[in-house]
Parts: sequence; C-alpha cells; structure tokens
Amino acid sequence: MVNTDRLRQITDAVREAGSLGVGDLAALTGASEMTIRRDLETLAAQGVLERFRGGARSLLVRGEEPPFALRAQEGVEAKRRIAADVAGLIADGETVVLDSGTTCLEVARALRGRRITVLPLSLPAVNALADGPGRTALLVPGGRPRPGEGALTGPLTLASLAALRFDTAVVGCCGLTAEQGLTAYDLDDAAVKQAAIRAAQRTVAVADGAKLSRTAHAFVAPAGALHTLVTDATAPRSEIAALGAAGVAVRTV
Amino acid sequence: MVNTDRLRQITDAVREAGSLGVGDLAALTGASEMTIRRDLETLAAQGVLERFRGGARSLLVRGEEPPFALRAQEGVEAKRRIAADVAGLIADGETVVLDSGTTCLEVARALRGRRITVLPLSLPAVNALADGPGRTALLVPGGRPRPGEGALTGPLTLASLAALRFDTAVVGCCGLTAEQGLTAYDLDDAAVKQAAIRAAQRTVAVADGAKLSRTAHAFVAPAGALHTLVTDATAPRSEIAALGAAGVAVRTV
DNA sequence: TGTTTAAAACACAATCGATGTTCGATATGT
DNA sequence: ACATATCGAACATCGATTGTGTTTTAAACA
Repeated sequence: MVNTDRLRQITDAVREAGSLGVGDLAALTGASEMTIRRDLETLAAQGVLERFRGGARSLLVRGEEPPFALRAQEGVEAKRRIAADVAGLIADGETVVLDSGTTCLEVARALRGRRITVLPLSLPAVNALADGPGRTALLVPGGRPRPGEGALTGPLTLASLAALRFDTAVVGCCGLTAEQGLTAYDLDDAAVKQAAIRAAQRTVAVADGAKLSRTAHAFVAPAGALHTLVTDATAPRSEIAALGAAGVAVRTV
Repeated sequence: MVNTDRLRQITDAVREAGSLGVGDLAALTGASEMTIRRDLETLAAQGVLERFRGGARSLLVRGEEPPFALRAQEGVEAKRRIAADVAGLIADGETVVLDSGTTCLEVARALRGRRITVLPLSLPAVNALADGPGRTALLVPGGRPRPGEGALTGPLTLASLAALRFDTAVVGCCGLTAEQGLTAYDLDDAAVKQAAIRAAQRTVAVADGAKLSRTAHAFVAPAGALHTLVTDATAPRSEIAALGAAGVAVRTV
C-alpha cells in the first residue's frame, strides 16, 4: 500500500488550492516528483482529482465526502470497537444485510466466520467475508459498484433486496440527527439503505461521533426507524439524548 | 501466496492414498509439519479435503474437477493467449457477460480498461475488473459465491441475467464435444451458463484443448448454440473438425 | 525547434508474507 | 488419570514483493 498520509496531504492541498503543480506537491510532501505523479494517478483513479499537464485540480466539492481509501484509515480504533459491539448484537443463525461504508466494512471483518447469513452491500465487504471459513453463508447482491467505493447501487441491488428478508440491517450513514433523521451523500446509496431497512425486521445504525451532528443531502429514514445506534464516546451528549427520546437505543463504546 | 506446487502435491497424494498423516506429507514435501497443517487448513477451506487428528482425507471424487486455486495455475500461458484472442473479438462499446472459471478470469484481466460493459459471473473476475481505470462499466450479478471458486449461482444470479441483455456471452466449460455439446460439473453453474447464453446475442466459448475430448455431468447447450470457440493447439483435430461441421467458428491460438 | 513534462527502465530499500521453531493447550489411548 | 501425540499460537527469520528514487527516453506545448 502506498503512503496514505501523503495521499491525504495531496488531496487536502489540492482541494485547498483548487489546483497545484507537481513541483509544489513534491516540495510540500518531500517526495520526488515521480512519486507525486504516481500518487496523482492513484487519486485520479479514485475520482478525487483530475490530472493535467504539470499538476492536478481537485474534483472534491465542499461538503462532499473524502474518498473511501482515505476514510478507511480514519478512526480505525473507534470503528473496530463499534464493529465489535455490533457483532455482539448479532445472534448465531441470523440473516443480516450489511450496508456499505468503512464502518460497516469493519463490521464485516468482525463477523468473519460467524454462523450467520450475510448480504453485504459493497464489494470490499464481500471480499472480507468471501474467503473466510465456510461457516458464514454469503449472499451477493447485484448492482453497479461505485468506483473507489465499491458500494453496490442501482436497480439490480434494489431487486436483490426486494427478493429477500432479513433479521437485522446494519446501516452506516453520512449524517444522523434526531431531527433530520439518517442521511447519505449519494442518492442511489440512500435508496439502497432504504430498501435494506425495509427488508429487515431490526435496524442497527453505526456511526462514529462526528456523524451525529451532521446532515447530508439525501434523506434515508427518520431517526425513529432505527432500533439501535452504536456510536463512540465522541458523540455529542445532547444528540444522544435526543435520539434516545426518539426511541433509539443508543450504545456508546 | 503459499507454495502452489506443494498444495498440488498434497492434494494429489491425499487423493491417491485416500487419507494421509501430517508426518507423511511433511516427509513427502520436505516442509515442516506446521506448514503442512497450514496447507491442510487452506485446502480444507477450499473443500478439497477433510482434516482429522493426525492427517487428512480426500474429498475429491474421481472425475471431479480440482479446486479453483490449483486449476488457475495450470496452463496459464495457453489461457492468456486464448484470453487475448477473445479480447480481440470484443468491440468497444459492447456489453459482455463473462462466465466463471479460470480461463474466463484471464479474459477479465485481458479486458481491463476496455471501454465496454461487463457482467462477470464470479467474484475473482469482479475483483479483476473492479479497481481498474474507470473506462470499463462494471455490473455485478447477485448470487451465492461457491466456496473457493467464487462462481455466482442461484436464483439471484438467474434473476440478474433475466433482467439484462448482452451483445456477447463469453462462457467457459468443463467439457465440450460436437456430440454432447457444452457441459459443466455443477448443476447450478450449468443453469447460470444457460441463462447467460440466453441473454446474449452471440456466444463465444473458451476451452483449452483438454476440455474438447471430455464430457461433464451437467448439460448446458448443444454445440450448435455456440458461434465461436477459442481454443489452443492441443485440441484434437477430429473434434475441431466436428465442431466446425456443427457450425462453430473455431479459432486456434 | 527548444524546453518542459510525462512516462519507462532500472536500482535500492522497506515492508509484508511465507516458513520454521518453540511452547503451551488439547485431545487420544491405555 | 496419566502418558503421549497432535494441534494451534507466538515469535523469529528468510525471501519476495512493492514502494520509492534516479536516470533515460519519449511526448507535449510554445
């Protein structure tokens, strides 16, 4: 794996300045220009930025989420703890639909080898569960993987969800407040989350604390639709209280 | 990757003897017992053999195909050549459904970055196409991945295929003769292949020479249903002639 | 055509993965 | 229940792969 810190540095710097030259980035990061070019190639493949002769310009709009590969590195500790707690909420023999996103990917890793049936809604989660020991029954939904993200969306995904029922849906989110409910950045993604919640008897939301004071563009479900929320200690107390009042069982790990 | 030669050696030895002890296998391969145990764990996860205290017994029945991980290593050269030829048969802008199997996996690699739409019917092929440059439109079918193989089968897969139409189907096979047609080892797999052929206007079969004198258990389609066959120089001439007479355009690479 | 930038080829270094050894835990047989 | 054998975990080591830098060659822009 390439140096993630440097990729993040480049992403931030280019977003900040709008566009930057290869030489500037080399000076900023201390790496050689060749390495910068390879990094730009990587980031361009993720849709983070666009290359032009001499440098690159950012494609990230203010308010949009950073790319998957970078998000996956942030707050790994908290995500692992959240994932472990969620795994404890799942009983053997259950059928589970598992949302896309970095936190849910950690949940997938925590569920490896468990004697359950899982339908993961993203390719990284599928891969995390695919080559494990044979006790886990794995189902793959159809869909179009979003570049970089691997999140499966579209009519095929919705059709797969419409054909199935689950005991538990584990959904991630981009924003969650008691007032605005659960929200996502991507419209297609939001539709998939809705279908997942609809197909399951119980909905467990996962969200690190930063998500709880944020609202994204696409509405998914009111807070009352969630049975349980697993979050971490950085979550604002007022929001936890409000969600509790809305009927959500909040677990702080 | 672990030493594939040793895995093959173990697989063959255990199949030959029915069951063998860890010490015997260590002596045979020259590896330590710990390594043998790790190998047995790997092979057991692939369904090749069953472990018991002190050794392992084979689960491979005569006539069944060896596990995916081992097949993928055999005749790589020929498969690459076949795959390259198939890639040449696909025009830009086409929609393609790509079967499971090791040869089709090579086709997936040969198609990376091409400006086409692909629906791969196995997880390894999905992964081979997933992180490539963004020009390839990737669709994932639903289904249950077969352990070790990653081939997607079952109702979700058939439903995905029923909802789509393609210009070209690239199908692998376990056996192919002019008389018996295209055959597969697995019934579910055969059903998927049938659906793929039905969903496509043109069917391109890929098969190394060894397949052309073999017949597997599950019938998929008569030879006449194939428009093109890409095989290698080891294919028996008589069979090539018979397939040609059945209306198949045979390409030998 | 001259200059700058990108890409390819090669060399080096750091990291990761596979293998082996040791040791404690567990199962088997008498 | 005890003795013995086997298994799995932890650690160390070796080798291979991958990332990085440098140099050279090709391509793009003025």
